Amino acid sequence: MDDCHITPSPQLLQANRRLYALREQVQAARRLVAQRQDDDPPWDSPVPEQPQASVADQVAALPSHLGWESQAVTAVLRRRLAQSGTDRSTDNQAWVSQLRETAVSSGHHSAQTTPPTATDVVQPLPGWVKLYPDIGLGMLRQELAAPGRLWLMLRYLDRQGSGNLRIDVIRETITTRKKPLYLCGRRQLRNLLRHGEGIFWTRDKERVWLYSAARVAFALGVARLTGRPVALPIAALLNGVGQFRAHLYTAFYSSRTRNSSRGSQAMPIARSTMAALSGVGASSQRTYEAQTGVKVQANFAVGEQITKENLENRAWQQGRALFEIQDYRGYQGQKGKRYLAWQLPNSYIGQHPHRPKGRQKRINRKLKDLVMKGMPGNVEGMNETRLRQKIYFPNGKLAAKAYSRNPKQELYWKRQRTRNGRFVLWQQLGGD
DNA sequence: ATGATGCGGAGACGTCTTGT
DNA sequence: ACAAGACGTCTCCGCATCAT
Repeated sequence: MDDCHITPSPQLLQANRRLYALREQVQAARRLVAQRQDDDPPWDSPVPEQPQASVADQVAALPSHLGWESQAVTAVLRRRLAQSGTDRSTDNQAWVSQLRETAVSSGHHSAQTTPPTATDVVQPLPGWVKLYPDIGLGMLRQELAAPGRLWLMLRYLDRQGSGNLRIDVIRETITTRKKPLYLCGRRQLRNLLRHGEGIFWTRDKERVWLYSAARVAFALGVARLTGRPVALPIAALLNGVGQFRAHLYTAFYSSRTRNSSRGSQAMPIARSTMAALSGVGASSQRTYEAQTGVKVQANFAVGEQITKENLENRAWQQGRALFEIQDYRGYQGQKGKRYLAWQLPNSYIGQHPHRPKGRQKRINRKLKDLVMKGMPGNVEGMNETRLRQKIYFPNGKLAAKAYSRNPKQELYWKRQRTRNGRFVLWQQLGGD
């Protein structure tokens, strides 16, 4: 413990400064690359060969401090400029981008030699693909998880965003058992390509043209992308459809999990609501949560002081499992009073890291257009999930604000954690 | 292209959980 | 003891995969 008194040598300080400078440079490079990956390219229709030099030109025009000198960015852009085939492709970006243009050889996937496991969820770049959780739930609802998995894999392979991929390259990459991105057999690939056509992509004999997030969302009956997008580990695509479904499902939890210095928290949501949103039944929900390490938090509501009337009232109104608690410590006011209490839905803390919202606003605008153009009958149904009212609030102030707007509505705000830390108590407001 | 096989999803049903 | 929601286990059925 005495180590903390040692003063670092000037050389060490110098080295440390250089390290920070380097780290800054790498982070800037990653931001640039990530920004490009986060963007959702407008692959709305079969796009013939996009003129790609313009992208390279744009980046070439960027100031050097954005990481132009960095190996990661340079590797990608050199490919783009097609000046040489001999780049060091140790980094994942480079070999993925190379994939599109050339047949895949086995020598350049060092970043992926050992496929990550489900516990690597927290790992950031490079082994992940961006997922809008509403699209994930849409895949589950429509029972299109299998072709959806292929769509995400193709988006991952197409990090440059041209939106079209050669089928022979795809086949080579994801149906070869020995390759790190093995996804399924050849026959299954044929089935999946057929199954997902018109929803996730369109194709001819040679190529697949990916649809945009907006178009896929529309095809899946998603009216609007909500919450934060998440980083889905590539391992989630590679360990079978079951694991993939688990990730699709729990990514929605991750999307609404709030991370702060005081830890992660999420508002309660009933399993029945999740079943309605995802089409996944309660028992499967639990399996998925266990598979992906979702933390489940029980919640209890504390209502008004017990009187004969309100006991009957509440039992009549809510038909919920009421029980009494005695407020020994005076949490609710005077010590020793008895209050009504009942169980609320659980909260679920997901593990997927958040990603920037990126083009989400634009995607939603496009989606709205598509919905308007689509069948009018669908519009109401599609908006239904969006209009669900907020009834859980992180603190009393926000709850009181909502309460003042609508005193009839039943609201809850977070009160405290029980002493054993396993449960959270919520204060009930309104709803009389 | 097709049949056999095994895994996983989903529903049914019974049990457990919560506080005092 | 309260009672709904959560949870655990079992079974059936459909889908994905593999061998031919």
